[in-house]
Amino acid sequence: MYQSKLFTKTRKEAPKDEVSKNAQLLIKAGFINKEMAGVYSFLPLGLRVLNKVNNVIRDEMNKLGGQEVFLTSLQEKANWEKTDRWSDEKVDIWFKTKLKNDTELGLAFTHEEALTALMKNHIRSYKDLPAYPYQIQTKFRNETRAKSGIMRCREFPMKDMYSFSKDTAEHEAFYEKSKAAYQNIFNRMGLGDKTYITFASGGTFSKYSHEFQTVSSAGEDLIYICDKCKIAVNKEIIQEQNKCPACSGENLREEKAVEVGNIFNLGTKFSDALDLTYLDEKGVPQKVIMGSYGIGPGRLMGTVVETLSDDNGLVWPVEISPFRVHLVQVGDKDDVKKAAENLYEELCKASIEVLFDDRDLRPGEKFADSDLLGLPLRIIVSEKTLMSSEYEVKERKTGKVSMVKEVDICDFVKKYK
RNA sequence: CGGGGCGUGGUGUAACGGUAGCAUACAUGCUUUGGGAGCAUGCAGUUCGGGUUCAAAUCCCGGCGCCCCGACCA
Repeated sequence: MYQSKLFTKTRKEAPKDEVSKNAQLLIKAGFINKEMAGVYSFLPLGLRVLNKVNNVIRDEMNKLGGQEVFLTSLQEKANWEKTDRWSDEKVDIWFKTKLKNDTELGLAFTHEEALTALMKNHIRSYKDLPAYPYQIQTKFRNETRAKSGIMRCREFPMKDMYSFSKDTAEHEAFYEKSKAAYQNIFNRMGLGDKTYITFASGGTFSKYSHEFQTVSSAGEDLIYICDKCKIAVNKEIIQEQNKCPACSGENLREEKAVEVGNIFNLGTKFSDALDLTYLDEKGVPQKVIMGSYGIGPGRLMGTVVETLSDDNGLVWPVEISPFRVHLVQVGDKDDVKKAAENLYEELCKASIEVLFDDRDLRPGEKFADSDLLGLPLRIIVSEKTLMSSEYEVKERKTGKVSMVKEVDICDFVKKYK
């Protein structure tokens, strides 16, 4: 894409009403726009990141056997009354609205009720199980206090998967598999070594739930890490569990962390309330065992910014970068322009995603913008590089510069990880 | 929801109760071109509603909005 055609603009100064690093950088770089407290729009570059995050998640969910759906945000009262989650006394984060005839509706803050009701139309027999529907969809939560930029919003994207299993054994096997899929996701985002599976309070059907917590000063949670086992315990249960659940070691290290994922055993809570059953091999009705598996793609994007960016701006891992390459033309002589344009076409033909800074600006401004946008590789085409028949390639995260022969450039870029 | 802070051009900031200024961005022209260039000209502002006062960005009351701390948070 030609940067001269990109309608978003970078700014030199961070907005005064944002303190969090993620919002400051994403707004300065023109990735997002703040609409109101806790509500952000995604602009072209930001949306490219969000879509890539979503695609990584999709990939891992599909490998797990997940099937993508897209449920509605508008919710009918009846299903929520069956689980006693409609009244504002029970759930204080509802956004509610009404039809013209005064029928009450809610804007979904989660989808257990809707999906469980929906699955009643499709699950009859043990042959229909297990099933793993998931979606990436906007959730609405009327938080008393939105905060930390895109980390805690009132309207935000969420991936929620729900598992429907025949029995506890089948459920638990899937639950364990999901942990590995989650870890893959965080690895691919560049957060693997900072993300810990964390024991948290479990609710009705199990002692624990599991969170995925990424160590970050921007985090709202306190976790206690066992370095030996690479797992952690959330502060909310540290009283009952003050040693490592795996090795029983007591040397736990306290850190602030961001909850980037959460998996839950739901047992039969929803299948009971909404009467979701199947007939087993003997024709006997059985309750479906459920689990839920959440990830906030927006929060995850914010966590990547908090964790990987530096003083000069954003730093994107290849998998979720809006483009793989930032091609920067330095100087506006005709031969430079032509060479940059040719390289742009060559990279595009090789199916490499390129942002081409073809703007007629001074080099300093282009480099500053390039650092701010944070694409993994910057290729400079200038009179200097023309003379040497090599391109200057700078790696954003390390600042390391390599000179790459013109004939090798596509290869070099494609191999970069 | 409790506590605290704050609302001035698009953005960031200044102004004792007395002429709303600076920077940046944007537009035009000339110069400049490997780390946010220079000159000139131009465009553009006091969150809203009341009140006090000869006079309000400034003081008072209220609304709306934003930020932070805490509480809350499948």
